[in-house]
Amino acid sequence: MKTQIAERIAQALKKLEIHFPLEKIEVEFPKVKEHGDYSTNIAMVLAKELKNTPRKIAEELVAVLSEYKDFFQKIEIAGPGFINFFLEPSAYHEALKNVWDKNNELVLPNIGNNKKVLIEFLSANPTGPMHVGHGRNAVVGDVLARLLEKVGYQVTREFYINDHGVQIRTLGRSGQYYYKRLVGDINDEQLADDVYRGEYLEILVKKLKEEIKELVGDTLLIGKLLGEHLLEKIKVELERLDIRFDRYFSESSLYSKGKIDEMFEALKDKTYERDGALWFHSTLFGDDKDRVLRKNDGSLTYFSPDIAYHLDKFERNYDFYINVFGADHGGYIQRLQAAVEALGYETNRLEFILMQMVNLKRGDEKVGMSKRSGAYVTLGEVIDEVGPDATRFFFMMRSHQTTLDFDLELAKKHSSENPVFYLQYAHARICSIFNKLSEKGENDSLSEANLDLTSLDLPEELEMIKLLLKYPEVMMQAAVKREPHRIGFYLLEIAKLFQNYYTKGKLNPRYRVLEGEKEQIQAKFYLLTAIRAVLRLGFKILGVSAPEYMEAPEAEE
RNA sequence: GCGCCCAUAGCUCAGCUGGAUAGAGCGUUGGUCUACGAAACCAAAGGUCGCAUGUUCGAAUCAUGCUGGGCGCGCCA
Repeated sequence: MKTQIAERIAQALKKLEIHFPLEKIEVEFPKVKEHGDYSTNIAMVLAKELKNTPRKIAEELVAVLSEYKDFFQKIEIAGPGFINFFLEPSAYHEALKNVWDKNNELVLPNIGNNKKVLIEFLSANPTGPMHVGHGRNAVVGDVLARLLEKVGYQVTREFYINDHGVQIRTLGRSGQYYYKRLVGDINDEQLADDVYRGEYLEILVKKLKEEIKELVGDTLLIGKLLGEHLLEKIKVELERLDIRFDRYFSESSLYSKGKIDEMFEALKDKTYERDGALWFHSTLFGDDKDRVLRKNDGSLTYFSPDIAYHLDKFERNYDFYINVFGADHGGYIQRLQAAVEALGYETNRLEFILMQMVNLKRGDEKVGMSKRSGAYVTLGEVIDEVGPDATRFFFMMRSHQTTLDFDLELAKKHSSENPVFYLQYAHARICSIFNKLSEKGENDSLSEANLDLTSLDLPEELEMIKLLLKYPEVMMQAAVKREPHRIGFYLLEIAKLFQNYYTKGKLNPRYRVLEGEKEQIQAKFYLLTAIRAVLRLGFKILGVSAPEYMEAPEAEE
């Protein structure tokens, strides 16, 4: 719709012999209804160049634009020189008919052009269960991936497994400790300091008792064994949230495939030795200080394999890369970028999304530590309590750059306070209407062949159409800015308009979908179908289910 | 001390590349069911957009400084 208006403005400018590129014409949605359906600031932009007052320019433009009589209902000049457009309902009706593609799916803008994106997210250490912070990372990463796919990118989801190095040894020692305790070789006083603690380990060790028995003494192998099992548990939890990775990239494979050596070779000129350690001269590439790659005891820092991993990523030649990191890894961005640059790749192909923290709450009460597991409440426990839909939605409803309060109480509520419920309820209501419609046997006669939408003339109906037509722009903005939370807000707006419209039907039959002339019912059905489709599209991207029916609660007295 | 993020209504937050009277939800107060699901809806009250300076036709939005909060600053991972 915006582009249609912009094109008409461009044509008008041409007639006035003013040269101005179409792409630069800004058409926007005014905040206030009185300012029209759309507006443009073009007259103000041109004022300086043409050495004329904005209002004069606007007047000339409007004179030409007024010729599009069947498109614009009214054009006004307002304020310092805004041109406000009021569109004919028929313009909206036409636009509404054109939201579908050949497969009867909503048309989506293709901004990706099949470009290849690698999105790395979550990458949780396989040393224990995931907590809520991981949950946010997983969901935002997944939604971003889904969204980018929808707007035409070729997306690969990747999980980097830290299965090599100190934490795996620590895990192994922890396993050995719990094993010995299990078979009675050790008592509580001999508890080692640097082991992972937790009920989950105790249970896992008990389960793997026989395998561990074979490995006693070799903590590395025990660690690997436990790590594999813990990774499987992570995958099971992710499956509950409908999250799957295309590839689990093993850190140890970097060693076995020689990537580490390759990395050292590639950085040869950018490193130096000092105090028996090997340093990466990262300050040459914008980092605060140089970083150690190989410690003076000969072992590698965590950073080294990470560089090798990114070398591997870039060798696989994607158009760009997105890393979704937790806020606690913020300090890592600069040095990783320095490394990428030192390896000779363009740093602007590597983007970072920094997730802020999650505070778990129950009403007004903060949920901190859980006594049982000695760890933060796990992601699994959250899913158990509020279900996968609410879990996903709540992680998504804030911009990733602000801290998130996750209220478990709210997430469970079946009322409009709970946004997930509110959205799903709106969807279920539409489905319910459609069921009634097919009971009446009218469904079959609704064809698009001679569809007449002119009866959709209520202000509420036009409002819904206007908002509906914004969905491509919402998706585009969310994708471009990497801010998928916008989708949820948009869906809530639509649901609200629909609920309002629906309720008006209680008193006024004109608002009832199932009443009126056949053409009217048909037109209303068509509109609701489009609304439902937008809701479903949004649900799909957010990974929330679209229930057609929701169980009524017990009647309360 | 340095770096990243945040600060908007009583609470939780939106606010698109700077635009015309700053928006939702919850909470508060009042109202709406013989009718497509009241699990819903409507209305009202409620704001020096943390503070200051600057950029310009125009700033919640951009820049700089300050204040307050979160995270990070290892030859840890």
